[in-house]
Amino acid sequence: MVLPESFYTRKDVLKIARELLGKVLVTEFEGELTSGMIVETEAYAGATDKASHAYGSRRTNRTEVMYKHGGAAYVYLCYGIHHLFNVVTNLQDVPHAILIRAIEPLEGIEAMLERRGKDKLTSSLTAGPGAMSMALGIRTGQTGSSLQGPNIRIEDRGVKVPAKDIVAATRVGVAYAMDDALRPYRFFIKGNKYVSKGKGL
DNA sequence: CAAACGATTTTCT
DNA sequence: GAAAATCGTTTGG
Repeated sequence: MVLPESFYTRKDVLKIARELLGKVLVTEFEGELTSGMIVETEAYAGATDKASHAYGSRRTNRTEVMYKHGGAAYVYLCYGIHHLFNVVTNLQDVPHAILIRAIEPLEGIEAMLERRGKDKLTSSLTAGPGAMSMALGIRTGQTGSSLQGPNIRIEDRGVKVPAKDIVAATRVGVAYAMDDALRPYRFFIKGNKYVSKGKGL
C-alpha cells in the first residue's frame, strides 16, 4: 500500500527515518516505472540541526518546501550536478526532512541503467543520494510533489526490517555542522550492499 | 550585481 | 587516496 499522509506528519523525524528502511520508493515518469527498497536514510531536524538547510528556521525560496506539512518531496541540487531527494516530514511550519541516500533496485532496472549510462547492474547504480536520484529520474522539478503519486510514491510492501539489522550512525558530508555532525541521525540496513560508503565509517 | 560554497560522484594517480 | 567537475542558492556590497 502507499504510505498515507499520516505516516509523514508525525513529529518524531528519527522514528520516521528508521521506519522508512524497507519501504519501497516508486517513481513513474513518462510511462517508465522504476522502484527500489530504501536501505539508507538520514534525518535532518530542521531548526535545531546545523546540518539542515533550515537551521535556525532559515526560510528561503529553496527551503520553503520543507516548511510544508509532511508527505512532500524536497529535491535539491548539490555541487551543481547531483539531485538529492528528501522526504518532508512533520507538520506545517516545522522544516524536518529525511534524505534518502540509497535504495536496492527492484523494478525498471533497465530504465535505471539507461539513465545512469551503465550496461549492467552494480551496487553503485543506486548507492548514494545523487546516483539514486538519477537512476529514478528525479530532478529538481519534482520539488514539492506529493509522495502519494502520481509521479512519486513510497509503498509499504510488507517488508519488515529486524531491529538488529538497523544501524544508527553519524551522517555523511556534514562535517561543517560542527557538533551536530556527530548526531546519530543516519540509518541503514546492516550488510546491504547498496548502502553507500560515504566518506567516513 | 558579484562571489563563495556545498546533504556528492567520478576519475585519475 | 586525492582532486576535479559544475551551477543554483545564499550572502555580502
